[in-house]
Amino acid sequence: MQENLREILMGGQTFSWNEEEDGVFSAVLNEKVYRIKSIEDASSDQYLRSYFDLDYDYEKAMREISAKDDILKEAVDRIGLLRLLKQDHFVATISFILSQNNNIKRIKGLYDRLSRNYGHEVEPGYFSFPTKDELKNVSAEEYRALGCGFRAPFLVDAVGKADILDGIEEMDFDSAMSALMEIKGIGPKVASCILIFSYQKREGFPMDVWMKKVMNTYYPGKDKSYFSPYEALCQQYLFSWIRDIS
DNA sequence: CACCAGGCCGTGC
DNA sequence: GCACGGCATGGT
Repeated sequence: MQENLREILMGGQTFSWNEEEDGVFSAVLNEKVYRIKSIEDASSDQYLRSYFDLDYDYEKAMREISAKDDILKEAVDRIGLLRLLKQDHFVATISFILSQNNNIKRIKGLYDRLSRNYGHEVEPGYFSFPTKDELKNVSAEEYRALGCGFRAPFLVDAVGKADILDGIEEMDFDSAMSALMEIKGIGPKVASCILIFSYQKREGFPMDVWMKKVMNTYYPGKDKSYFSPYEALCQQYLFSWIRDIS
């Protein structure tokens, strides 16, 4: 089964990747530039094996999701094979704080500007996303100057509280949600995204404006428990599907 | 001009 | 506990 690599990398779970010529996707991760055209290209690299969650059986999950109801079947048939990425905790946290009341294109723009201004150049023209140390003295005014808007003070707070991220892995889902929401600018939706796309906590079910539309229209009266044990993956399918058909 | 985007915060009740 | 307005910015 063929992965939908474009949807995985450009569909809103990560803002690290760019699509270049000839179907090549590139990103600066793990202190180097990765260039891939397929998941196959990632299978020989230790970092990318983890990043793409290659040891999880997504084909099996996909079959079971597809069998659950007609809407999910339609979504799976249309979108193809998705994966849930395992991103760096700090990168994911800042990324999804930037995501609130924002759109994917602009989030990517802010991500790139933060990288160019505060990250470091690992190849000519390719900058890493800044670490918490590289951001520790950056002020809200400086974030505003890059276009972060009202999220600027949230970024300052997140950098100051970044140690929280070290303890999340061992926590159960509800504790992890509460811990993340101690950071200003992180509410239930942003916390869910961080837990799914960085900590592999698959019971997350982020409710953004698109998913509210899906739930109201196609799953009235239901909540995330209906999708157990594939809450996060179902959500990702439905999110991609509703945006695709809209 | 309006309304929207992978929402959250502060306030009021 | 829930409802509501405000919020930076850029695109349509």
